[in-house]
Amino acid sequence: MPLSKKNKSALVKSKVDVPQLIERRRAQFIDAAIELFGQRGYHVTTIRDIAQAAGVSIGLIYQYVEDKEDILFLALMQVLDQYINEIPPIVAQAKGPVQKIVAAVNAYVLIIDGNVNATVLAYRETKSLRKERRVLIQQKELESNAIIANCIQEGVATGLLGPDTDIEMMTYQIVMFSHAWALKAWRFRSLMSVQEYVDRGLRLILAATLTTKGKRVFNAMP
Amino acid sequence: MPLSKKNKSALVKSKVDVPQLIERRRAQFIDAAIELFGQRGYHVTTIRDIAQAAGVSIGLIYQYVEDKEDILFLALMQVLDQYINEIPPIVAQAKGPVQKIVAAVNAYVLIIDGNVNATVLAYRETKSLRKERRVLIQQKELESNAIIANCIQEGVATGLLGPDTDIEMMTYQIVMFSHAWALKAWRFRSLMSVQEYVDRGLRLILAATLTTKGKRVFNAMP
Amino acid sequence: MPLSKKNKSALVKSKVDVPQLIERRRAQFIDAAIELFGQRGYHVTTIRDIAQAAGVSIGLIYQYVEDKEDILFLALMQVLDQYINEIPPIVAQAKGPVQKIVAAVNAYVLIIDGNVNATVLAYRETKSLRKERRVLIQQKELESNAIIANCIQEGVATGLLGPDTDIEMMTYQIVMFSHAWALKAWRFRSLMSVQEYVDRGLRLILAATLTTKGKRVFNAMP
Amino acid sequence: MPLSKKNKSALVKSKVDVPQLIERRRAQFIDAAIELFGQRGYHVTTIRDIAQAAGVSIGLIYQYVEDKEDILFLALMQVLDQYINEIPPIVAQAKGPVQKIVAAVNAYVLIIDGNVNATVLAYRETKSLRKERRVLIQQKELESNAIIANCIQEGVATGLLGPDTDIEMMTYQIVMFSHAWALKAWRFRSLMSVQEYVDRGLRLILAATLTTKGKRVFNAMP
DNA sequence: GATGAATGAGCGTTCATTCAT
DNA sequence: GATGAATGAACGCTCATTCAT
Repeated sequence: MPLSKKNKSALVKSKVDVPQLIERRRAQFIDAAIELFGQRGYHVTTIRDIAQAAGVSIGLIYQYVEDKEDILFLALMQVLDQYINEIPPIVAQAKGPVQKIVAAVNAYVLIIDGNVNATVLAYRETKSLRKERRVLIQQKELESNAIIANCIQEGVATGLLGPDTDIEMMTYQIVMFSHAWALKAWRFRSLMSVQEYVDRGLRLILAATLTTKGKRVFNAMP
Repeated sequence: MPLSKKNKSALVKSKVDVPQLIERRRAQFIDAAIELFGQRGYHVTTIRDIAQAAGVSIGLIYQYVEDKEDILFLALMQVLDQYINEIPPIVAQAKGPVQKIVAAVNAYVLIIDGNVNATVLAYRETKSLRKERRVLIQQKELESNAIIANCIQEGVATGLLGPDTDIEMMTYQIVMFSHAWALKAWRFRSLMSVQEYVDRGLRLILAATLTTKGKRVFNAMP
Repeated sequence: MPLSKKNKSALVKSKVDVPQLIERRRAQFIDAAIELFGQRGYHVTTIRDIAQAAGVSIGLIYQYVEDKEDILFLALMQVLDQYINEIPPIVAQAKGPVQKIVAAVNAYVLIIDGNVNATVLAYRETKSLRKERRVLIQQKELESNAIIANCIQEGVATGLLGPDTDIEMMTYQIVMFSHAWALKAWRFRSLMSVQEYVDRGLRLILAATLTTKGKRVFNAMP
Repeated sequence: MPLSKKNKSALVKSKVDVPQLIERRRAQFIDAAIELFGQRGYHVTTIRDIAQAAGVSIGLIYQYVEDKEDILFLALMQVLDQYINEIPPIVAQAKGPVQKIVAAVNAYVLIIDGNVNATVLAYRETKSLRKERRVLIQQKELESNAIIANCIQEGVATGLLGPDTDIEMMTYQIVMFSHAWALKAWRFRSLMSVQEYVDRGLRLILAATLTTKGKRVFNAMP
């Protein structure tokens, strides 16, 4: 069962009660925080930096958040939420399982491409959260992994992917491949375009599992 | 051309000139630093922590290093050096290209398994280095990637891997797979053993590229 | 053109913007700093000492100043400002040129007598400022020298001082004489009173330059 | 009674007993210390700096000196000794009292001109000595003042200087004038040569006290 | 609700001094 | 006698957090 927005917010205490206000104000400085944390890192970014970048006062931040770690938590949650919110609708539009996988990976890598720093941030700073919250982040990651896993499962079910496909490993293969566009941006960005990255990656990953029928579908794609 | 040890050390200034002493003392506190940085993170670890864990005085550290960033740099270099030093001899013992790939991945993941924190550290804190040094770390990573790439190339050359194998992507597939054992330890550790991880991963990755001949060799392995 | 107060303050950055607050807070700890620097010296005085003496926190000081050198600069500026602010009005009250010189020296030495440590401080620590600021201090000194030089010039113009009076040297003679009351306090304080010091000094210095007419005026003074 | 060399040295304890060695070694690093203290200041100069500049080890310094303040004390003593040692022989060569004063001031300012930093050092850092030693430095200063005072006294005795000459004040006038060449070097150096400084200064100072007979002698000088 | 001035624990770093070799 | 590696107290400074306005 996915965490509802209410639950997420509830984990971070606010001195202000009006939900709309909480929503609006937090959005203001969490966006700034993601940007700054992504660029410079969590520990190097000061509350002053965030307040300034967000155009609010330091005091205001502390009315909507208890401490700096809260900001990191909200920032990471927001980054992961983006995946969960943006990939499914795109997958839903694709017709068959193979097309869904391709669409999902395309969407995943494209979102990451637009948020390289934020993606790297998740790798850098999840450990800076206290355990309880780190686990929540990991659950969110599992949620977004499930999107991919479901596509694969459907592929197996429809005989487009081999019946002995290792879904767990396959999923992580795809997830790591997507994240790698951010984690190894220093390498890939100079070697190829995002589109080429996705194409070459998909061809490699799917080659391991596509059935003859699946291959026919894959090769027929534009 | 790989960086010689001389070059590496030369990048970090020392107030003491005796090379053996530099070697010994740095080893003392860099080991402690890797441990602590790995567990708690770079910024959260204090020089006092490192000095205490290494059983030396704060002042001593500053005789062998100019600032805290030097410690991080030496720590990361040492972590990456381990891969470059330990994998090749193991690869060399394997007979054929497929066996070499299998041996390399086995070794890689096993080393990572023994240094999960240190591996994660490389992902977390490389960005905390100044650019010049970040580039050196990245070069070191390319060096260790080359070990894998060479095995794959040999496989292609001997017809065990398909002639159209995307070596660059394949290499990163393997590298990310290996790193994932550390990066996603929170997930995999509870699902399977290292050995199972390597086996399932290799099967998946190699399935995409092994020729019929290659598959025969792979399946014949113990 | 003398440095306006605005310019002076602008040279030292503050994290707080309200001018009155800057004025008030800086006054608080600069006064303490002058006292402590004067007694113990700049390098021996710690920020903690200053904070404690001023009854503020360490952090507060750093909201109004960028570093310790800023404090020294503001302290020295304030010391020199006192001369420039307090001598002219006293000079203005005196009727003739000779009376003005006498009044100026009296005022100068009296101010110094009330701030022996601060005066010595200017000699001890101006070199601790970076060049750009050292020059500003020296300009301020030239400003206060000009007060004396103007009196002498007027004396020459009105024929009370000899027409071949070496104004530059004469001015420094008077300046050094005044400063000496602080610099050689260890000697003079045990030999004579401030008043006697001024009287004997003036008699000596003016003897070299007073015309017959000038001497008459000087001797007629109370 | 002047302090004998023995007494001076005796004030600073040495772990080495051989007097010649003490003499030689101390000379080595005290010279370096005067240079460095003069350029950068006492507190900013480290023992390491001194050892390096003197070409000796840190340990060696601590065999001939108990602490850093000892070095400052020896340095200041050596600076003041130079005046006391070098002025008298030059004064002795001059024929009459006026000539002696002129010779003394010439010598004094010239020595100072060659040691501007060291002279300023005496003003900056005497306060950094503990009281007992500060007093010794002041006594040394009185000794060198006496050289000047004696010349003046002789001038008064021979009727070349007025019978009511304020010898004490006159002496300090000359001393401060000489020191000013160092203390106000930033001003005077750009305005005139040492020789012009001495000439204009002497004319001014002596004008206050020279009798008609004295003036004749003074004007007859080359 | 919003502000930002004020706090002070705690960090990285220095350097006078010691002492085993 | 000479060396310089080792020590650690103490410094300047930062920044998360509070709270009076």
